[in-house]
Amino acid sequence: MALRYAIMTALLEDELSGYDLARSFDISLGFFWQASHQQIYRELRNLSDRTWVSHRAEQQKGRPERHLYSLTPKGRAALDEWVLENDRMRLQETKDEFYIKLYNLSPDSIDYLADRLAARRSAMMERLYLYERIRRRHYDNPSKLPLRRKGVYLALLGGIMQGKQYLAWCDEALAMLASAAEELPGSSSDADTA
Amino acid sequence: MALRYAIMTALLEDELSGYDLARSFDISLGFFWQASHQQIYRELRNLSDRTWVSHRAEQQKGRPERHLYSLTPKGRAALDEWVLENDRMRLQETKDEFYIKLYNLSPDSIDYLADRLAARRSAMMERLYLYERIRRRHYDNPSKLPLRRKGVYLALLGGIMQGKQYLAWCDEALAMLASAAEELPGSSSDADTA
DNA sequence: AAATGATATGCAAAATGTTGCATATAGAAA
DNA sequence: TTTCTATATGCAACATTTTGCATATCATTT
Repeated sequence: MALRYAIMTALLEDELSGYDLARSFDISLGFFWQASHQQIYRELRNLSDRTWVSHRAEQQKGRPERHLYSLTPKGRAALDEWVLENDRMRLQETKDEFYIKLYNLSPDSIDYLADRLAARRSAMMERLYLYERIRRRHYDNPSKLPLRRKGVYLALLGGIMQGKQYLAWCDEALAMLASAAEELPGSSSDADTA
Repeated sequence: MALRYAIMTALLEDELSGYDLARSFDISLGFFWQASHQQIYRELRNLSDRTWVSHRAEQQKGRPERHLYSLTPKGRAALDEWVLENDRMRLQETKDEFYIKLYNLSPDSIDYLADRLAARRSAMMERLYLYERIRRRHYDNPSKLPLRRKGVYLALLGGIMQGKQYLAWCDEALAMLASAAEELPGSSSDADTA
């Protein structure tokens, strides 16, 4: 269900195409909800059928038409209702295979896992840069924002805080993995004892 | 795919029933991977078909039989292989509807959202107590743990750090929502001006 | 005595999400 | 000139997850 409302939320202020929506899921919305373009196009058709969104075609030279979607009053009402609906409260459902792999830490896997963890660390770092940039540019003085933008800011803040915490965890984990690898019998990286 | 390996990981040290597995997903494993009992039973059948787990029935008076599952050498090998497999690196996929609802912050929704946020805060607090208890009891001196337990510890630490960060975010968000609600025209909670 | 909650397992349908493919053009880079 | 990237949309098959139901017993609570 939530994808449907995420799309409508993205349409609150702008008229967007499926492609635009996919982009916007890549950036701002995508921190809390991910969706592929296939899912988005399918859901847009669904929303059109319900008349919760309307669309108009925009001709373009050469390229396929752009279908621009916007929220109808009916869709807007459905969104407003959903916001106030019973909250299922799934507490921070972090579904990440990596933790399962960590449960399987062994001499065979330690180097691989440390490597993958380092990759995650730098990917998160990059994402954080993006979010901090957005924060500085658009949310510099949060207390002065209009109400709805305050909500968006809080979501962004959630992403930023979570990202920073993740970096801190990566650092602790990498340090622990490094020292554990050193203590391993037959560790081939004892170059300093030569 | 990951559920399959999560189950096998849970079976690494103990022989467990479907019910036990569902319990263990509720607690330790469930911080990073959630699964309902229906999913677990289905996956256990699947794993049996592949002969990656074996099972034996345990009679009980009155109650239905308990089917106890354990990892076969073949399953163990498949798990080991999976751990070293190409990592898809889905960076912390936080799928939480609540953030979408926050994007829809309005005078109509602010009280409801503040209430739901407070509920999340206390649920997370409770979960944190549980994890801190486990940490103190079983992972008091992480550097002395055997290698595999270090991995489990790191996952637990990830959960704890994430939980603490979430609490901090909740506090910031609640404060902001409270001050925004006060500034609302027609705020009926101006009891102090009577 | 009846209701609830924990133990213990499972089917079926619906909703959601992923993966692979397919089409088409413009502009930039190699 | 070919290849790559971005724009722009979509189908079909498959995998996964969720929701609702169903069964059965024991122990505790109302």
